[in-house]
Amino acid sequence: MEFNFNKAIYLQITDLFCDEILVKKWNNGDRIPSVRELAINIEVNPNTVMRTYSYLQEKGIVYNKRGIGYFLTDDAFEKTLKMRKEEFIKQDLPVIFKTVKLLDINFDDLKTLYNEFESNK
Amino acid sequence: MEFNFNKAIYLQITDLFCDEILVKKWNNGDRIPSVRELAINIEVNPNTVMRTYSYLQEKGIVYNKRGIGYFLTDDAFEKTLKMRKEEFIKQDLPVIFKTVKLLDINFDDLKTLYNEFESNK
Amino acid sequence: MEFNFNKAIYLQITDLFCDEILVKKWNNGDRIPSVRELAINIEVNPNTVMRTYSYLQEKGIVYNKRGIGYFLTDDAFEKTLKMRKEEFIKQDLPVIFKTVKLLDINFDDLKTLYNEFESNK
Amino acid sequence: MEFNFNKAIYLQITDLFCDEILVKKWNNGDRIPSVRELAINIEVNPNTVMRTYSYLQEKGIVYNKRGIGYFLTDDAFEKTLKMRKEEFIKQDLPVIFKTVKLLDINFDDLKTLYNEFESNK
DNA sequence: GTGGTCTAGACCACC
DNA sequence: GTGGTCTAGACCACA
Repeated sequence: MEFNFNKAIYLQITDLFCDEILVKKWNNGDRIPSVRELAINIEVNPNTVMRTYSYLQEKGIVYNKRGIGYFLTDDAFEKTLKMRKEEFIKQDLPVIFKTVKLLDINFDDLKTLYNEFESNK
Repeated sequence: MEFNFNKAIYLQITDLFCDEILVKKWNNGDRIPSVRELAINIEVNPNTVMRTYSYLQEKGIVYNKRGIGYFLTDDAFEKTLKMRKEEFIKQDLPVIFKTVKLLDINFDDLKTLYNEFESNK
Repeated sequence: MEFNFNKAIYLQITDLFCDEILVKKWNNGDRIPSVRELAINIEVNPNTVMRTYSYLQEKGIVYNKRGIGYFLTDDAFEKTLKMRKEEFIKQDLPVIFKTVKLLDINFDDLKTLYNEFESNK
Repeated sequence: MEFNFNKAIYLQITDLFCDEILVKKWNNGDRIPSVRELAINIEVNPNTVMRTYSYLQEKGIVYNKRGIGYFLTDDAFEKTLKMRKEEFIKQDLPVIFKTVKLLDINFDDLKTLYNEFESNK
């Protein structure tokens, strides 16, 4: 049996960073922290941050200017939203729906619970 | 920053075992594997399985007969369902709803996705 | 025939600790000895003390702050008193009453003996 | 700290045997089991039973006829009752009363509980 | 430093 | 065989 379900750290950092984009902590075109700066802040190896930024660069969410730093692209927010939405729908939702069925929860109940959640916020 | 989100092993075993109850692998009143047996099967220390069984005993899902073994109670299924439902609603749903809002997903879209999920199964 | 009536050590520690609460050695809200500290003092394994504290936590008599220590809850005294009273009435009293009958002791005699006990103290 | 509260085995046997006298399993003058017989029955060393019988002999509750066996004396019941009563009053009652006070139980409550106990029997 | 968990291995009582 | 308890010692996260 396997008991280590940790995601790779660079992917965990990616998730956190994307969250920050979605809540507008960073906006399209913004300069974002340098690899070294972020690495110190969150106490990980700079190489790990590098992998995060490279990954986001592949996705067209960040780009870099040699010798200057990393920046969000002009459609970083939209791309992040799309990427995360796809991940959520393809990876998370099936698990959630499976659980909902296993627990014999009616979909209408979910609607009720969602409304409660909304009103508490 | 913290990157280790592993649940305690005995709680992971608890979760897996509850799943098995919910999918009727074990039924109310069944004798379940002995502490040692399960420990060998899933390659953990007997003490760890013991903690799982003790935890489930507190919850009224299993009981034991000294020198004989552990058994599911007569309402193990119902109690498991109730326990898991509460956990899901209190712990998982808020995170899910938060994500749904963050990703700007309309609740009605979820309904559509749920129906797709249902028909594929 | 069985001649070993020893209670589990962690339950004996529980009893002694509850006594200390009842005689106000520890008061509601007090920080109590750390797991290791108590383990060294009474010369048992830290795991054994851990079981005692976990047991008391289930009963709502203690709680803990991670990395800080264990504390009595705000109604620790009341809960301890209630718990011990129930145990005494359900477990000890029947044995006592049975003995009293076996020894043909009149209940009114007990009252006299109780008064003697009171005045000697 | 000391965690072994076991009474000496021969005294435990003494207690059990006295109980049997008080419930009239053995009556004054009866021949009681031989040392060897009782030792086999309750699975202890014959020497241990021997200590029990010697102890009871000192108390005038049993006597032996050389080559024949052990017998209850003619006032074994009365002596047993007296002995146990004294033990109960001097050893057990103070502990009981102390607990009763510690648990803040009113003596009148005891009377009520005793009546309940009586009616259930 | 604190608590929390886990392993390895032991001994016990019960069946 | 079963569960129940205990020890010794380890590693982790948190503060």
